[in-house]
Amino acid sequence: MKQTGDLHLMKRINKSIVMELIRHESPISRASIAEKTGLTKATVSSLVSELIESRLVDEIGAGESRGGRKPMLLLFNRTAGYAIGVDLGVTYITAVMTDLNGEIVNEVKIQHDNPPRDELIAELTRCIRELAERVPESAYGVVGIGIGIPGFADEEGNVLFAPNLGWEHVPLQRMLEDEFGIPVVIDNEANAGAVGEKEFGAGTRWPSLVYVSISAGIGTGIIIKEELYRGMSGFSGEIGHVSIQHDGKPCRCGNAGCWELYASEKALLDEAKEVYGQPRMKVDQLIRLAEEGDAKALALFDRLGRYLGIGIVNIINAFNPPAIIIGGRLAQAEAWLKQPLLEVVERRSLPYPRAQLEVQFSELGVRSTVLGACSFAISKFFSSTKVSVE
Amino acid sequence: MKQTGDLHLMKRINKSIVMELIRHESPISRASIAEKTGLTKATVSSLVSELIESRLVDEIGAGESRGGRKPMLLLFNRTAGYAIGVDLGVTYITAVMTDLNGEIVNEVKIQHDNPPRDELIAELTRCIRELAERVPESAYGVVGIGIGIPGFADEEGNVLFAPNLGWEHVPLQRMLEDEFGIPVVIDNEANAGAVGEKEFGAGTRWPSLVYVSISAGIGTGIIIKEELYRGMSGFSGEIGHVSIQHDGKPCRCGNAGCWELYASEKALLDEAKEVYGQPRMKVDQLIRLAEEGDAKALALFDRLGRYLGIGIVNIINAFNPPAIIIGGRLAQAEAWLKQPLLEVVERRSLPYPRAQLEVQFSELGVRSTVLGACSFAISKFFSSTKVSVE
DNA sequence: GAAAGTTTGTAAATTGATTAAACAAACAAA
DNA sequence: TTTGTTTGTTTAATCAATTTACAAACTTTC
Repeated sequence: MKQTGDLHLMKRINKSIVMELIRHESPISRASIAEKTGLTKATVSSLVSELIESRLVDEIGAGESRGGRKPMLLLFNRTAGYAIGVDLGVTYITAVMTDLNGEIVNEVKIQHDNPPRDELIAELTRCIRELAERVPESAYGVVGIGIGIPGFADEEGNVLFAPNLGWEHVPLQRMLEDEFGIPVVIDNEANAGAVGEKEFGAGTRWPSLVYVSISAGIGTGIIIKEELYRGMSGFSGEIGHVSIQHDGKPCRCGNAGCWELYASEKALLDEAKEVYGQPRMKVDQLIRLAEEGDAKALALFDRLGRYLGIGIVNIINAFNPPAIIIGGRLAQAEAWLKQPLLEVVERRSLPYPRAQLEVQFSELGVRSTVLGACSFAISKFFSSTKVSVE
Repeated sequence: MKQTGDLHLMKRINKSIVMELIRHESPISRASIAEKTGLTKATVSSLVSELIESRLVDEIGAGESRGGRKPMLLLFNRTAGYAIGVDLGVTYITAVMTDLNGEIVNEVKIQHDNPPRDELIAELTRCIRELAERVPESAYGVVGIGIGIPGFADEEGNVLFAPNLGWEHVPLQRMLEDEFGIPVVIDNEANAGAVGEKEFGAGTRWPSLVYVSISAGIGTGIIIKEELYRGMSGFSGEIGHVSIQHDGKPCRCGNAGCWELYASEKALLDEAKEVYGQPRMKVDQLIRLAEEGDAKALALFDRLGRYLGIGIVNIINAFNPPAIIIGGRLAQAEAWLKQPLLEVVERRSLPYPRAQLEVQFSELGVRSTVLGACSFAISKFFSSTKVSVE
């Protein structure tokens, strides 16, 4: 049944509102909080003193007077605790520790060759432990762990299906919570990337956005009104498998003409093999060639940009998001992709949705997933107090 | 700023929870409400007596004892007020009056030939007035008016753009509220249809669904977690203009190979013109031919069903909804469309999203939009008390 | 530089909706 | 007839917010 209203809930609501305001607009005075929230000064005073007592907020001295008594400024204590975020890739593990504002304080990276499940989990655990052992002295220590995985997870943090790891039904959240004794959140890498860009990167300006991650395949994370959209049972959309050519190349997914057959790293490298007649080219190599002005490479990126544009037009027409953020490994080819991509978007998308739309490339680069994972952990930490009412 | 918590909010939350429970599970006793909500019996008693006073709830006598005192059963008073819903079509207006449960008590239909704006609004006003004048004696009378329009509206009920009516920037909500003095809600016809099927039709079982309306073109309404998804600035998705063939037929929207070029009434009739060599065939005529076993007609519907399937696979892969409801005028050809459609879905969609998905045809037929419009009005009436907390 | 007016933040009294506890009424089962 | 259960109300206690009042600190104005 729904949450009912009582005094306890009321206080949680207000405390959460005050906390959010201090987190995002500090330094700020009690009077200013009262004005912005509509709460009385007395209530704000009382809630703030509890937040100070719980070490999440500090007083940092007086600010400028506006014609009366000087305000006492409050600051969010971003070092009251730390979060660990992990990008669990198919060939690598990246793990970072951030403060409660998402500022990185430590980082661990390893390569792996996709060993058996338990070995990989052991590697993962080692990475996390290494960071956890170096956590700075603080009120709450490590407040939680977030993991971005190349696959699907359900709400209980079970990895349902991660084809490129060869995993199916792995209760990763439970395993890690047993190991470390702190809250763990598991989600898809594109979802994590979307949250990363939304919180700390190119997407902070919009309440809703679609993040498109272009690496080996195409992944997407959709944020609607500040909240990650998850499809039924934890599977969010797989826009990479939307067909842009219904009678096109068959895809292993069962469909034909899937977008990611035309606009992914794999598509690019397959094309490159044809064009250059060399078997194993890499993206870095193509970027270097493009930098040198190599016509073939430039043509390849131009073509890729156009195909990206075609799928992005579909996203625009279907979702009408205020912003689209392009990330993933191929986002580093922004210089050559952006122009053809925008040209296709300009020409083909519906005028009304397009009017206020912005297409941006990732600001966090390879770190969007890890930082999103940290954000999961931080959000969970604050969600104990966070409640929303509309 | 966000809503803050105070005693008034607390009461609104609880009253709304109790009201919702009585609306959807009546007859129900106070004790049972207390048990299901977690509120104390005292609180429930107090709230219920206020609801009874406001005429929204009635006591209807004692129920069966479960080994003690007999419970007094409470009933939602669905005739405490009435809602008016309108389907404003390009060639017709359908308006209905329902009780607060969405049961139709009166209906008005007229045809029109798309006259100038002010004349059509006058027609619309006449339809509404005709219903409003016949409202049964009740506590609240007409509680609101909902309108489904063939175009886009913003949150303030301005019709931003309705190409087939030739309207742009019409403040319809304000005009009607000035005229009738009660709350008015304006939204897209597909959004209304989605809500109609969700509340009263084929979609009651799911918290989220995608409604696909196939008439002249293709419209869609997306409901996520009991809530209608609207894109930025009131434009929701136009999935009809997702391309299924990036190098296909050019569409007037600027894109190429749009789904609705292959899978709409217009597409069907264009094909029919080719096949039969007759210029102006109608859908009803084709359905009659199909009923008679006409091979050409059967082939046309089969082809249409497959193209519908292709777009629906895209919806499944992109949104992963638990249910897809197919409505609009062509939904009446379910008998011939369903088979080829499901066959394509079965063959082409990703196994994971598909696993628990259901594809259903409309239960309300031509009435999904009007009933959805009524639901808008009813929801607005109850939203004065309705608050959700998570 | 004194008076007047502002702004900040705290303190005390009041309000009001919920909970907890007690209870009366109505009923079934032993 | 007794016992125990269920329903719904009454009463007192609780507690977080509001209202009101006020002290402290500061700027502006004359």
